[in-house]
Amino acid sequence: MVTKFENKVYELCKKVPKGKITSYKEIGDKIGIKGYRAVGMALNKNPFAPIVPCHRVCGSDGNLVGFASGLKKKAELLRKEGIKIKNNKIENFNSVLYKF
DNA sequence: GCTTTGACTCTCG
DNA sequence: TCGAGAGCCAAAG
Repeated sequence: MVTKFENKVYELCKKVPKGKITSYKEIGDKIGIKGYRAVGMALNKNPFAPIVPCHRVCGSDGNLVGFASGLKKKAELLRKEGIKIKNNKIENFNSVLYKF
């Protein structure tokens, strides 16, 4: 069972195009909540593992925060998408950041 | 049903 | 610039 809150998070995640990323802050702000932690929780469950690109969601400063499979894996995936990662952080964060 | 915890972010010293 | 504290939200115990 997926709550409406989680569904919103997943829908927004799917909106992020390939080669772009978003932040928990953007999602939370779009949904209309200030508890960005809840957003991370929804992604941590991620019942739609391959469908929802949860690895395209990073911190507000473009730094890689928490990932169920490990930050290293996350960095690899992002690098594959064409996003530059430097020391667990997005290099051109401002350029790849997708705003809703 | 209240308390604890967590993939967060902001502010202050 | 860095570390600590506070605020917010939802799920799990």
